[in-house]
Amino acid sequence: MTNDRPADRGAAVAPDAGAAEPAQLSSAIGDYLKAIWQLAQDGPTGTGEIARELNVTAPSVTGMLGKLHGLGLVTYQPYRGAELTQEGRREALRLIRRHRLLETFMIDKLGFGWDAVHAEAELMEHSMSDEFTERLAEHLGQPEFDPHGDPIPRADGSLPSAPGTPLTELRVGQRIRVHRVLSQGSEVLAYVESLGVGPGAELRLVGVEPGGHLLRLEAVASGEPLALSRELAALVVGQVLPEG
Amino acid sequence: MTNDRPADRGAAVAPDAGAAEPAQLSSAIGDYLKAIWQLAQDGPTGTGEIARELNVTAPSVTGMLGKLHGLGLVTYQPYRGAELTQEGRREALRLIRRHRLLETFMIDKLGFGWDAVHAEAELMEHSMSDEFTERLAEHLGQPEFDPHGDPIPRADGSLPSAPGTPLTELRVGQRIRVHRVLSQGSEVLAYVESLGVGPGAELRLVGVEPGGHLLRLEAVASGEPLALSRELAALVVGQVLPEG
DNA sequence: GGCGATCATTAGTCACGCCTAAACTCTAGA
DNA sequence: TCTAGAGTTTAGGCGTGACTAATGATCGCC
Ligand SMILES: [Mn+2]
Ligand SMILES: [Mn+2]
Ligand SMILES: [Mn+2]
Ligand SMILES: [Mn+2]
Repeated sequence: MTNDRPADRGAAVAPDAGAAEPAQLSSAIGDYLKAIWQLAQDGPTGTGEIARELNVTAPSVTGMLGKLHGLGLVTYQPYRGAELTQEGRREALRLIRRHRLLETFMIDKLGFGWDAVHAEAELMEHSMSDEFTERLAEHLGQPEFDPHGDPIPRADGSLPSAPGTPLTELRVGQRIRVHRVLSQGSEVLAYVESLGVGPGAELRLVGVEPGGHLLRLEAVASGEPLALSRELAALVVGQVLPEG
Repeated sequence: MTNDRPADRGAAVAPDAGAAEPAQLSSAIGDYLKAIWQLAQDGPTGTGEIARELNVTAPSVTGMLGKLHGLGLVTYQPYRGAELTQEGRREALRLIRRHRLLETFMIDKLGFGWDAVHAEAELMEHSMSDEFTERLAEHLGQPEFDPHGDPIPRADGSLPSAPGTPLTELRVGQRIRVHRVLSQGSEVLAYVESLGVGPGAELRLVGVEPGGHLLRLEAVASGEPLALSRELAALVVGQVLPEG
């Protein structure tokens, strides 16, 4: 056994100093950074938004933002929201890399369902070392995209670009090959999968309900018709296929 | 993201009631149970012994034993030590299964060194679900022993029996095939490995230093001579090969 | 330009796991 | 039998990350 846990004592954070990172960031910190990363794509993110994303209360977020600011991972002005610093973004992407590699492993090697891997990866991402991560990436063949179609950040922090058009931008008659579904909720994923609209699917836009709230599509292969709300269709992204 | 952490509030432990297990046991609890499992093979384990094993102080152990007792995972009498209950043993073995499967995966599939996997498994074992564990076992071919030669508890809680004779019980001239090295410290493992005494090695006892504090052996294959202290030799276990 | 709704922050707690220092118990040896 | 020392428990605290209740800021709308 001989538990080799960090056992990090003390090292109190200097109230507002610009550095002094703790040896290892906690998993709570990591989850905040990831949440801010995906919420603050343009402009700072508000406290409440982060709270909603992480299922915590707003005061918890306020407290954590103060701490992250002290660690130099985030810029934060009270009542104005927070944004990742370079440092914070680096850490967020490190975790997202772990997360997506894990999901890839679980689906491709362990045979998990598409929609059943997120919660587990959310936990395990915090206990993987860099070495484990890179060896796993090697084992998987250095994938650039996970089975949801999401880009896997590279070890150097860069992000493979995922070319993509959401279903909502198709013109009637156009065909698309689905690459990616922009959701992590297993309910949404399982539903989309059950319609046959997961990554790899080829679809044709047959028509749009007057008002545009519903899209009518069909599977290219089988001709099966299916309908999708505009809201859900906006989450399904792919590559437009040449007309023919 | 949508962090699906337990978020377990409240549920204060009834001071001495015999049940009321929390939804999920913490990783600290798990590590205590594992430590007690391996220390209390016969008779109760003392506070200090557990403290040493886990690198915590004795008062921390006292506190945790009270809690474990309240959860019905351990029997505990102040000043007398603790022992696992049925329930506690079940949980310990569940974790040890995860731990050893992970180590097997890391060594066999990811190419980690024999001696470099323990610390990582010690952390990751706590974030694996049952489903992940069983799928991983399947992926690995339901192994019964890990690459250290340690038996992997089965999903039902039973333990494959590891037949074994320690080097210290060999008679001069006898040969043995090493199955197992009873240590988890990577220093010991790396040293033993460097001598060529890891699982799979075949050795012959050439002689014993007067007093018995040192064993002289040779590798059956190469004839290479090597020496081992009695203390270390006691940790190396194998199957005696028929005389020839 | 004032006002209220919405959003965010402060204030005060809590559970968990750990710590040090001090008091206590047990036991083995004189 | 008494007692010293090893081992254990109690007392008091800390850091982390959550919570609720109360207070404060911002902003859109009339
Ligand atoms: Mn995910
Ligand atoms: Mn996470
Ligand atoms: Mn191990
Ligand atoms: Mn552990």
